[in-house]
Amino acid sequence: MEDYLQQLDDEQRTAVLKSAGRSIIIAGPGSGKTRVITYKLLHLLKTGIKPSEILLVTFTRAAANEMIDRARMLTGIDLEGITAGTFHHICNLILRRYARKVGLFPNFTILDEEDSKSLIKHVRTMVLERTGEIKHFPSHGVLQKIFSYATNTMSTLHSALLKINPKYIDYEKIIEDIYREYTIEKRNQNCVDYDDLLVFAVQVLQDSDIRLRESRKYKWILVDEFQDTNILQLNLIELLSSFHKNIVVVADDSQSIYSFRGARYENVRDFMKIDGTKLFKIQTNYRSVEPIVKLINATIPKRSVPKVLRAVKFSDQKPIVIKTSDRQEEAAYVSKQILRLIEQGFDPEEIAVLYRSHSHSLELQIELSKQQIDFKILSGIRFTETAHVKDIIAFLRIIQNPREKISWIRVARLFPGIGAKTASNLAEHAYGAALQNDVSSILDGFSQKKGQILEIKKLLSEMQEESTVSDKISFLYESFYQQYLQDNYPDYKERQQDIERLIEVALRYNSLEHFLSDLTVNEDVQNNVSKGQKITLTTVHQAKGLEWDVVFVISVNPGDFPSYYALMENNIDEEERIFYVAITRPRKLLYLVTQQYPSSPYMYWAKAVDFLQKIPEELVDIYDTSY
DNA sequence: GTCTGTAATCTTTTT
DNA sequence: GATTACAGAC
Repeated sequence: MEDYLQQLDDEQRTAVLKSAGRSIIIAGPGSGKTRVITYKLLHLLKTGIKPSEILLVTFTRAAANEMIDRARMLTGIDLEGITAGTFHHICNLILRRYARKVGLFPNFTILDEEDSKSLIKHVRTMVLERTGEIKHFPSHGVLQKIFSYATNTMSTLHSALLKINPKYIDYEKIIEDIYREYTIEKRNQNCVDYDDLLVFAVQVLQDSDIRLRESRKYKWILVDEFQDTNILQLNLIELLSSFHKNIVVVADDSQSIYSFRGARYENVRDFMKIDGTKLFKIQTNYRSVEPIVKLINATIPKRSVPKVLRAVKFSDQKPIVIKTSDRQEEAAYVSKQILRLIEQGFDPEEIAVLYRSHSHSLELQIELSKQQIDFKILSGIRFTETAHVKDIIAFLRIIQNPREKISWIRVARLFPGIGAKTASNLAEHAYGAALQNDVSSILDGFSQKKGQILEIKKLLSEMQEESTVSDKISFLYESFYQQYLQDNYPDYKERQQDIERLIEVALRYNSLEHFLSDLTVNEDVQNNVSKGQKITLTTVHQAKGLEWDVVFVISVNPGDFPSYYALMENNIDEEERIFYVAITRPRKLLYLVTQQYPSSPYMYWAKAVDFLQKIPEELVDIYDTSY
């Protein structure tokens, strides 16, 4: 037995050594999933596989980096050359190589959710102008959900419409029109949205020559968090593994929490069913103490593969249920308790507060600030989603792909005197001129608002002259945007710091295309370097795969968690899995906090589904602090 | 056409 | 309780 595998238990070691061909590892929470993948990587390298022959698909970029770093530490082998990242990242890489196969130019840009929403809004307005005013027609936000769901589930617009909101079924024809036009617009503007990345990558791989070339590269494919893949992603890994047929996926079906974006935990079952698939199970829970594991076992979601977790860590402390009155009191209790824990010697970095929705954390944020407890928020608005960073990106996107109207509009509107109308005219002009002209002369011949146009033109052409991405941004910042921030935002100082950080990040890149796609598809770039000892606030979704000594789950009351929508649509199964993910995060202490009189008016009729009422009383300690 | 203040309109989870 | 749509002033 290789001694570097000594650190694994029997189940883990078997999974590392014997998984080959088509394999699935069913892993309970806290059973060392990451460890198994890391050791699998290590084992492959030890047996002579080159990093460039491995494809590692993870749920976030950070997860991939972590595994690679650990494998490097354990082996001393540099993993330079490995292909690793999220599905979107990998699809982007493939699509850059074969863009023309699907009618794109290789310099295509990627729309984030907000961009794609505004493009849908634009198309929606145009189509509705033709058909005349329609009352209660779905908003652009709803349309986007419908389109996205249809794409990610590879189903018809009709069934997506039924799923998202059946009351719009009468408008099916017009919605189809908008969808068609939206697709055409994207194509014309040489840009793709998040869903297109997956769709087009799969489309490209239908070509047998390309499929052979691409799938030959990857002797081994490893996929983490397989329970959260959708049908497109399943297709993609099937195509990429079609030559060597070594594909190892790791899954916990009880933790599938992304069905809203098409994830189907049935992928796990379907994958297992195919002949010759090897199945491994690792069920020991190394993370949580026994009283927590007992609660976990009692809370296994319905409709998952039956499992019983074994605990190895012991403790006298049961999970604690706290009944508070409302959000205010909940916040007060939680921050007081956190202070107490820190006094007792708990490391703030090892304390986290989890919630179903961002909005549930507002009162707590205020309370924590009052008590001077430092905290960091994992979810919420991302760095690249802030207005000021998006402004800078818009300039860069114009240089990268001048056909894209959304960025032209965004840039134009930064200048006083230019509103929606002029900006839209300008974008149309730019779109028409972009094919024949260089960026600097695209605006020639546009006659409105001469002064501002001249300034835009000058900025763009000088940015183009600068050779590195970082210099391009620096130039824009110093000659225009720094002043703009000062004139328009009271909190301009923080925003300026963000841009300065962006300039630093850009130093690592020598290609504009690379920089832009990493910003939209590779969220690791954005993770702010947090200094000092801070507790963590995050949604349960973002907490997936993470662990802390102490975890508070707040607002565990009907209407908040389970969410109001889930109760409306009677979609409790997924909420159960989200709750399951939440209670499986702590190592030592779990607090479940609920409100007796929540502000949400829904709790009164929704009382029927209360997670806390389903918990056997002897498994927890209950305290009532409400008035 | 643009800008600003007020009324109406929803409220989830994310690459 | 924040975002968006709209109306009216410039």
